[in-house]
Amino acid sequence: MKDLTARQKEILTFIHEYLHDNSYPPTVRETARAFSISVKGAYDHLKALERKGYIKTSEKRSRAIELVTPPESDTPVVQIPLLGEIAAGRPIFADENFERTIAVPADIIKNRVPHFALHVKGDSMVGAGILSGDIAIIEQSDTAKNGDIVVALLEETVTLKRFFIENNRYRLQAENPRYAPIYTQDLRILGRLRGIYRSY
Amino acid sequence: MKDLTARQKEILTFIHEYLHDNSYPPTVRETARAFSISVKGAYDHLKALERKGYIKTSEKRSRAIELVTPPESDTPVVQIPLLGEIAAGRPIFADENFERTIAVPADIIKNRVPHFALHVKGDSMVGAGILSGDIAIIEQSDTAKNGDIVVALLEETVTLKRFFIENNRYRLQAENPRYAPIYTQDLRILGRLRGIYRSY
DNA sequence: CTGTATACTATACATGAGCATAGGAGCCCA
DNA sequence: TGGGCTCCTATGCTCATGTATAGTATACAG
Repeated sequence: MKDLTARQKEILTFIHEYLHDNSYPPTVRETARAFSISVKGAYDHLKALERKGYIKTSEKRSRAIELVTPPESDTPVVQIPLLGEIAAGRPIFADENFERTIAVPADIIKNRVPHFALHVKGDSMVGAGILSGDIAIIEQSDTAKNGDIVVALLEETVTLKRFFIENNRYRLQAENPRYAPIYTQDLRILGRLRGIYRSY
Repeated sequence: MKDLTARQKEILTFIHEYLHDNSYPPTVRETARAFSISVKGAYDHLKALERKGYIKTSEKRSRAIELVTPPESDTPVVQIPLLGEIAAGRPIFADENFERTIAVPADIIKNRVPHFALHVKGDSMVGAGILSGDIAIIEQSDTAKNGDIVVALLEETVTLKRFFIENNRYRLQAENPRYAPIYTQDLRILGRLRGIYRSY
């Protein structure tokens, strides 16, 4: 593939960002507006990108930009299912929760142990550096050690908390002073936190 | 999510197939043509799909269909170099800092923009949910916007801080009350924070 | 010096495309 | 029986959008 000029790289980057944000490509005019240039200016850039093999366009169709992505090399990663925000009362592994799969580095996944990922919602674990919107990578397990951060099911609700066994009860401890610990005798552990992933 | 009628499922399937073939979504008219129905017929179907939460559309924009549950596909990954703990005074990109490569989801990597990863050391960014030992994924860049978290080089030291431009100086702000902001006129930005990865 | 590529502006035009109004027919539920 | 959904037609408005023509300015290779 031919080299791009600095400006052409900017345009290509814009298309990537736009696609990332909207999941459909920009129009010629939106591209022009993004760079404060004329419509024809943007149009010519798109044609240049097509000529150089970085994108494909279709005639007379709006937003008809396809990225020509270079082939990816094989990488040591594992795909695990990303379950959405867990609604209370719904079985966590139900199909309806399934969002997509995400790739995580293979080395954090213990062999042959199923893992899954969850969107974190709420600020109850900020003290442990876990923010709302983070993706938590969970090792499926029905046991945990004292102090582990676990995904626990209690009374129809799924939460991410630090787990402690006390004399005759369990304690689920948030990492945020605004949340009181939860004491219960009846809880099911769904998995242990193995990783956190956040995107800015 | 509400149940779809048989016809609505057909329409949704068509959108999936179209996206798979073209990598951009169909127009209302293309959808209508595919089913040999009127434009309004297709339009109403799309609105029904949106009402039931299966797609998202934007007003007055062509092809502005976003799938709420994207088609099941493995997320592609890219390998980026993981540089070790950065020792003061050492050039950050020197070979000796190179540890290994790590895989990160491709969608957070802007195309053709080089990225690298760093081990975070210290607790100066705990307020932003960034802990010691985390891996920071950085987009290489020598500029940043106000409020971005950046990797900056100042006087032989490399730090991760929130970046602000003030009248005649830069402010590097930790996210931890125990650290005072750093003011300087002389600093080099090495990159912008794009992701955080943590392993337990 | 000239041809070729880049990077634009300004204007224009046909048609693509979203969206609306005004219907009709069939279905299920209460 | 009637109201509310689904699924559809036909027609039309308005603005969005791809594409074209014509021109300016700059840089670079031969």
